[in-house]
Amino acid sequence: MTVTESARSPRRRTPRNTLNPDRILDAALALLDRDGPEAFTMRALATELGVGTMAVYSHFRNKDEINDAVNDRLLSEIELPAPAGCAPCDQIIELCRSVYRLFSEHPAALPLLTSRPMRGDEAVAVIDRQLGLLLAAGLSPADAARAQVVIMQYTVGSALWAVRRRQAELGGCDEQAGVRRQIQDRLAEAPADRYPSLTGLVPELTAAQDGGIELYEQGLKGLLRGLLGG
Amino acid sequence: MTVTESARSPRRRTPRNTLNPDRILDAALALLDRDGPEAFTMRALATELGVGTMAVYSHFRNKDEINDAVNDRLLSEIELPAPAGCAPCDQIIELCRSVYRLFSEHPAALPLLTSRPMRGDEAVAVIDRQLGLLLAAGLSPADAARAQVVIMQYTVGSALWAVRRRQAELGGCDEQAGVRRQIQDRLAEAPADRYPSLTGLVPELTAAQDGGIELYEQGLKGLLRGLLGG
DNA sequence: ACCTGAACACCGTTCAAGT
DNA sequence: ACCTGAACACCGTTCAAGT
Repeated sequence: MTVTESARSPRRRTPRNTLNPDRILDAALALLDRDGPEAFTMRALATELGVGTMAVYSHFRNKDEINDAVNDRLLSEIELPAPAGCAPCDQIIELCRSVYRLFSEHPAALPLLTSRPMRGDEAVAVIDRQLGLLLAAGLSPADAARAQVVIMQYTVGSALWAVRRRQAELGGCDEQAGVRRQIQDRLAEAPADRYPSLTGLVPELTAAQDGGIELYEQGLKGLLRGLLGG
Repeated sequence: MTVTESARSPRRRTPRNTLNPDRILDAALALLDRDGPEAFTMRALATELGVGTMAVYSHFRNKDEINDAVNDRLLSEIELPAPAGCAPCDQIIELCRSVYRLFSEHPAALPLLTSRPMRGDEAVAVIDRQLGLLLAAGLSPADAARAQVVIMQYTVGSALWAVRRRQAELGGCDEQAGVRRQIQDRLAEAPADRYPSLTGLVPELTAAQDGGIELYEQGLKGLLRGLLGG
């Protein structure tokens, strides 16, 4: 029997006992989604697994490697649209909505977004699909590449915004819970002479800041109109 | 010229000795820009100031308060365009370029972006100006508010992307320096049958990912075309 | 081979004490 | 009032040792 060498990774096969990479990733994801990114600690992860703190290091080199693996697993949950369906532009929107939803619903994805750029095969698969759809929509290779990057930048920014808002809403233990209302008050009390345009637009602005995925889609459509229709 | 009372803050005036909030903020900004966000430590900040670790706590309640103050100071460096100049759309682009440049050049701004939403008067001033320009461009109040949020989301996402890329480029101490080349290799070695669209577009894609402020401006113009021209 | 406990070098912050 | 040093409760990770 040929022994498949694990590619320059120190972890070996057959973790015969209680622990294995999949179980660790499950626990990591559960911990992240339940208690938030700042509670994702090697010690907390080990406790979640009912194991000593250092047991995890037998399967992953360090915390960054776990982050990358969680990243890859999350990306793999994105359902790629069927290659041939409706118009390319609609497929792009649907795919981007999936990416936005993933990032926005899983606070776990936030730190990995913030840290290293796309790693893992699943991220590459998403990029490939986006590029294919942009080419199908009639863009030149260079324009398609630029559009793909711009779209991802907008998607990341929007999802980051949404997550940040949701985190600000709760989390206030010593502060009162209504941080959003607090911001609204801050805007409302802004002097009219210093901020002439803002005054009176506070309701519209707070509504827009809570736009969520609907605002994302509206902005995306505008972006696509500008990038494709040009 | 009116005496502004320090609002419910425990710090008093006339810190007669060596330390004061301005000096602390100078040191914090220098530390952040020189050594990066992860090196911004209360202990390192005190060392930079040539002072005991706890001295800073006489002027700021905690690290978050320093972060907010740094945020505010950075935002204040944005030069607001003259109220009446060229066309509103061009003024928007110029203002947004300033914001992008600030975020992209100061890695210090990154953590505050990632953490809490806009705090401080300077951020409000930027928002007010953007809203005014969008209204001047002919948008309804609700549309202007939505457009402002979308534009900021795109700006934050793009700047985050740029900073992240630059951080990935250096930082590799044990790894080799060319992480960008490494990613390029990852993309190039992607099998053509799994990623049909990506194959052959690697040069275009890496060029787009290094697009920087020029790509940002191009995407912004597309976005504005879609939002205004619609 | 997989897992453990102790230990190291950090971090933000509290607290009692100096001046 | 401003600043200090020791201490506390964390963190990621190394290391020698168990099985």
